Amino acid sequence: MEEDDLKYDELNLAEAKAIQNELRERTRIEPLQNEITTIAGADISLNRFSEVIFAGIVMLRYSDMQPIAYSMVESRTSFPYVPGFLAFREVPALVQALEQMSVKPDVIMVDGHGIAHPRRMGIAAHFGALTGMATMGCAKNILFGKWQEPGIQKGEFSPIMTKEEIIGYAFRSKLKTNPVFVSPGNKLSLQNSLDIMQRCSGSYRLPEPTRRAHDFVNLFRTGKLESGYHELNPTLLF
DNA sequence: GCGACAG
DNA sequence: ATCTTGTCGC
Repeated sequence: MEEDDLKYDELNLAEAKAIQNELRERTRIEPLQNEITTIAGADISLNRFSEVIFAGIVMLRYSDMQPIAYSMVESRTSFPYVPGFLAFREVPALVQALEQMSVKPDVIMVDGHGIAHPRRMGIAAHFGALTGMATMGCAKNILFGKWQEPGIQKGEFSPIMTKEEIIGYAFRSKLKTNPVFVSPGNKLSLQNSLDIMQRCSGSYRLPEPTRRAHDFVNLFRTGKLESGYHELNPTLLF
């Protein structure tokens, strides 16, 4: 009855790679269709050495970056962290978190890469292919591709390149701090990912959706937030 | 063959 | 990712 959940734990890397190649056919890197009203940050949190994973999606109002809802899920993973295969460890829980949201965000910003990946299938692309949502990735470290240090001013950026194409950008989200790495995942373009990153940059290195998701999911992991879908500040809703 | 390597 | 105090720099 309740056996529709993703199960990646038993896969070996060859099988995982085959799945990435299949899912890549479902991704679309193209200009966003609709206007953005809400954006969400997606992140996970774990206790050291534990297979229990806490996943969270926090939805914010795009106009002022105020959190308006969040979805928290507690699950398990045995798939290890392997660079290039992060999605197989974290995506199942994120899918659960998304499924229980009665209102879906227009765009989801995932903590990790989009197409800036050896097979163009970073966790944001994988999540987008699976759910059909518009997604983009924002990572704190590079995984794949060549890049040059962008200018020191906030908002400056430089491309992440493969031998022949741009797959994302190193973006200076804060003065005198290391850049973050952004790339589209699904249903939005390279330019869209750059514009959205710009709009989501506040006073911290991490963009608001990702930063909020990280904060919320840690509160959840430490027992200060309940699981499930919750809306907040109903009075401030647009 | 060697080094790099999201969270 | 997570465990943690102080500390260096702006």
